[in-house]
Amino acid sequence: MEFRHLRYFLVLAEELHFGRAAQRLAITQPPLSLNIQQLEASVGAQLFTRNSRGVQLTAAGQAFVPAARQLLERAGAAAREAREVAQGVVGSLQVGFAGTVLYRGLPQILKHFHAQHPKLRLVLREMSSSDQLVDLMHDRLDVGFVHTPRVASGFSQVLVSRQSFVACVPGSHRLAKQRSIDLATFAGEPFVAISRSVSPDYHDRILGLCADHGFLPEVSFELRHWLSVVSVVAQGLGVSLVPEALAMAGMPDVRFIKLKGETPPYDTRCLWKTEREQAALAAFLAAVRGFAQPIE
Amino acid sequence: MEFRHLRYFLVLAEELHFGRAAQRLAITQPPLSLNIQQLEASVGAQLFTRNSRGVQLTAAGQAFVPAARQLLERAGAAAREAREVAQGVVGSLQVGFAGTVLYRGLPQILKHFHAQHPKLRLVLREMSSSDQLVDLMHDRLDVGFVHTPRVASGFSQVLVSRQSFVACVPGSHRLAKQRSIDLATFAGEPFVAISRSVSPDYHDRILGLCADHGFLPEVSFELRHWLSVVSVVAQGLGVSLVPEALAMAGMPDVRFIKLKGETPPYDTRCLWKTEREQAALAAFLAAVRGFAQPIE
DNA sequence: CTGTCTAATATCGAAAAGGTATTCATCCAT
DNA sequence: ATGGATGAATACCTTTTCGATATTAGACAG
Repeated sequence: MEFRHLRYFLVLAEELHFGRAAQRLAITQPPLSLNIQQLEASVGAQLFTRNSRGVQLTAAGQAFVPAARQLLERAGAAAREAREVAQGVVGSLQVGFAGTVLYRGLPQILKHFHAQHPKLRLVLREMSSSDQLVDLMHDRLDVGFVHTPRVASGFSQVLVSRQSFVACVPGSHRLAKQRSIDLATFAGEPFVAISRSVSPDYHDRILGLCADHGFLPEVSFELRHWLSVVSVVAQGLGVSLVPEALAMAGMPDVRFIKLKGETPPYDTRCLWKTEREQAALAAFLAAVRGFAQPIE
Repeated sequence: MEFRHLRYFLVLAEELHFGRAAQRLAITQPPLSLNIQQLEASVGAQLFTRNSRGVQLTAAGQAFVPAARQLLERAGAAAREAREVAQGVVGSLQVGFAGTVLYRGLPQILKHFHAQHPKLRLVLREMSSSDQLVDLMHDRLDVGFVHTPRVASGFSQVLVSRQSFVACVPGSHRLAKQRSIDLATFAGEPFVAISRSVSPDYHDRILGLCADHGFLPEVSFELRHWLSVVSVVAQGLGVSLVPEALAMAGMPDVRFIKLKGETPPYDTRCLWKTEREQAALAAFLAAVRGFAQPIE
C-alpha cells in the first residue's frame, strides 16, 4: 500500500468513474486502473464493483474511505507537527531546578516564557544540582537551574541570581537591633538549619561559612522548607543563616541582619549543553536572559 | 512521504546507525541515507543529527517516531478491516421492518444471527412496507421485512411468517364459546382496531376483510399496540380481528376464535436485492432462512 | 600521520510508474 | 440482430526512481 494508492482511491470513490478520476489526478486512465488493482491486491479485498451500471463502492470500499482519508490527514499532521517542533513553536523542554530557585526568580521566568510560547510545554523536575549535571550530560534534561559553581566543558551558563546569606534572629534577640553582625557571635547559639536531605547545597554551604568563622553551629532544628526555618526563628527558638531573598517574605517578629566582612555570594545559574540546538531551548534561554543578572 | 520512508525511519530511530539499520531493512546503506534525506525534505525538518558522536534523533525526530508508528499501524488496521468487511466478519447491515414483525419472529432471527456473528452490527429501522421497497431499491436498505405481496423484479424473498386473522372476543361475550365465527356476525359490534398510523398494512387489511363480509366495523377504540388491542377486548369493550400469533400471548378473559370460511393468509416476507453481494447480507439471509416457513 | 569507522556522493542496472494505442465488454439506437 | 458509443482492462513503450556497487569525505584513535 502506498500513499499514492490512497489518494487515487479517494478521488475514484468520489467520482465513481475512472476517466474523470484520472483527469482530476492529472494522470491517464490505464495507470489509475492499475493502481486501484494494486491497492485492492494489497488490501486483500475488492473495493469497487465495475459493471455495466458503472463503478460502485463495495461494502469494503465504503469502510475503507474514512480510513484512507484519515491516513492522509494524519500523515500531513505528523509532518506539520515535526516541523513545528523543529521550529520551536510546539514541543516540550525538560527543566531541572534546585528547589530554592523557586524563591530566586524561577516562577517569574516561567510565567514570562509561558506567556510568549503557550504551546511549549515545560516539564519541571526538582532535583539536586549534582543530579542535574548528570542528567544534563546524558540529555535527560535540556536546562538546569543549579547552585554548583563549577561547570563542565561543553556547557554554557547564565547567572540567574546572586544573593548573600544574611543572619536571621528573633525580634526579641539581644542582637536584633544591630546593623550588622559578626557571624562568630553565633557560636553556641541554638541554630536552625535547612534539612540536608532537602537542600544539600545550602546546608553544606552554611555549615562551611560557620566553620570559616571558627565554630560548629549547634543545630537544634532542621526544617524542610525555608519559610519554616524563618518561622522557627520568629518563635525565638534559635538563629539562622538564610538567603537574603527571605527578607522579602514579610514575616513578623524576625530580623534579617547583614553579616560583617566578606561572605562569598551564593549564585544560581542556568546551565545547558552548548551544542544542544533545540529551537525550544533557544526560546527558553531568551526568556532566562531577560531575567539574568548583568554581572558574570 | 511514502510508507517506505516511515518504515526506514523507525528502524533507523531504533538502531541510530545507518549501516545496521540498512542491514535490518535488507538494503544497503546508501539508499537508506537517501531515503532519510527524502523523508526529511518532505517533512520539512531535520529528524536526525549525524555527527562524529553518531546518529541522534532531533526533537522533531522524537516527535515523529510515534506518529510514524501509528501511521503504519493504522494502515495495516485499515486494510484488515476492509478485508473483514468483505468477508462479512464485521460490518453493518441496514434492516428495515414493518413494526408488527416484532411479533412474527424478527426478535428470534436477530438473536440467532447476533449469536453467530457478534461483530456484525444491525441497524434496525421500523418503516412501512412501501417505504422499505423504495429504500431497498435505492440501496439505503440491505434487507426489509414487509407485508407487501408484490415483489419488484430483481428482488428475492423468503416467506418468514404466514398467519391468519382470528376473531378476538371477551371471555364473557355471547360468542365466546363458539368454535368458529362467521365474521359477518361482528357487524354492529363495537370494534377495537390497531391505529392506522402505526400499522397501515394491518389496519387496511382488517377493514378490507370486514368489507368483504358486507359491513363496515364500528371502530370504538384505536390502539397503537397489538397487546393493547387484546387488553381492551379483554375488558369487554369490544371485539377485534388480530393475527393468530396474539393467541399465544396468554392474556386472561379473552377468547381467540377461528373465522369461518377462507380468509386470505397474511404473510411476512424478507426481501432483498438479488444482485446485492454483501458477505454480511449472505450471513444474515442464512439466519433468516433458518426461521423461514417451508412453503413458498 | 595513518588506519578505521561511518555517512554522503557518484554512477549504473533493474524495477516500476505513467503515457499511448488497442482490445474487450456492455449498452443503446438503428 | 448490428454497428456505434462508452468505459474499463490490457499491451507495449518511455521515463522515472529505487537500490546496489564503488568511491569520497570527515572524524577519531593509536
